[in-house]
Amino acid sequence: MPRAAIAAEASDSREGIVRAALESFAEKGFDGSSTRGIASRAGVNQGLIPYYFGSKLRLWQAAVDLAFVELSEGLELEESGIHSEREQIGRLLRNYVRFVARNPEFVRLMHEEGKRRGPRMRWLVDRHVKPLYETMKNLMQHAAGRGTLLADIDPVHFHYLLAGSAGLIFHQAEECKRLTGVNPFDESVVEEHARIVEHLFLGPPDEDSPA
Amino acid sequence: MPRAAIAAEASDSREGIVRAALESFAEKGFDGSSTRGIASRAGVNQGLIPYYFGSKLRLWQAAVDLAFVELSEGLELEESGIHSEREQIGRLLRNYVRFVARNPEFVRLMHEEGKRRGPRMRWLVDRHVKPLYETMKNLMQHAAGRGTLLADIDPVHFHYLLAGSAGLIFHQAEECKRLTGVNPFDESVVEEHARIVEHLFLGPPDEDSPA
DNA sequence: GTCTATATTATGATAGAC
DNA sequence: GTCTATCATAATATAGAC
Repeated sequence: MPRAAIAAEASDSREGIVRAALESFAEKGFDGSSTRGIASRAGVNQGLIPYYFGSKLRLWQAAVDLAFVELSEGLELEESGIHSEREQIGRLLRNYVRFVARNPEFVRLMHEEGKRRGPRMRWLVDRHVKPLYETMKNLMQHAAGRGTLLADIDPVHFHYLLAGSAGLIFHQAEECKRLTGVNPFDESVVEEHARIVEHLFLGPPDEDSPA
Repeated sequence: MPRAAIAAEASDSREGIVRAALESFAEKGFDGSSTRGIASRAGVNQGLIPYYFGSKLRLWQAAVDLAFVELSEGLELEESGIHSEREQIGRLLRNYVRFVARNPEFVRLMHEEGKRRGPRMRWLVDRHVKPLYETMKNLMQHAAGRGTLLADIDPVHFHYLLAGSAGLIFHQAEECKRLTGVNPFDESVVEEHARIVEHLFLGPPDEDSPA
């Protein structure tokens, strides 16, 4: 077997573990996840996890890194000066809702770890959330003074209002199904949620803007 | 020692355990909490937990029951026909924000268990969340046709929008402190958050209404 | 690189003294 | 009613064969 193929297989195992870990940590939390369960989900042996990652904590870090790679890929915005600023920010909000609908594990990871002090929360905030928050703040400043509601909200409040209102229905998707019979991942529900979130923060869309 | 005193002490131990459990489950989740840790937080022996509750699961149920008692006490609304409907609903929204700010463990429990299928989620939804949801739906219907944004939102979306936007900043309070330096439990922050949530869902307050 | 086997620790529940 | 002691299990991490 050529070396490239060996490397590829090794890489497959490692990446499979990280992906399985991301799913498991999001679903069952850090404490609720076992390295045995993750290994079995990835179709490999439990001993491979300490071999590749050294510890459960470092596996968790690798999983979070993957989640944020997915975020930056998923939020990729089309460059376009042809729309109004209102419409551009509206698109960003709608795209964020769509992203969390497609990637509920992202929201679940964030909520899981943001709620308590500890090394995981500190690592997550310093490495990933702070840059995200700064980007969002800049966007708000840039949009300020336009009279949109957005401009009137302090960034701290806005950050958590947006994260909460956009994400909770997908975070609690299983509960939502049992409580209301509605599957929040249905495309029509996602689009309606995106529309409402946009409307909530920005008011009604421009009348002359393309749908 | 008179029997009443004995009963009172017994009751104290039991209630102390439930309260410690509520804190621990909210903070560290079901899997992250150990009965030893809960017992030690309550100042009693670990063996008392199976004695009183039979199992960790039934202790968790008792803790959730306590959280919902606190909710119904905390949301107690002053009866008043002297305010407009807009102002009454506004007060309800503000009071809900204040409640979750004072009782972040309530939000943490709900988010913790609403995210995955399983016996705890089913029990929580059927016993506690469904009645709450129905009450909220009735309130919305009653308020419909007034031209407020509230009236235009489907109850499913509204439920999770409100829960998310009102609660996440307190759910993630520790993260918020590290991320922004702001303590969301500061009274001025709570009041500002309440104001924004009200404004978001109901628009600006009546001009002739008392503050 | 991947597996099996195991050391160590922590957990939930139980038994029994007081 | 509360405690101490313990059992049985499951978890992470390690050692070593292949």
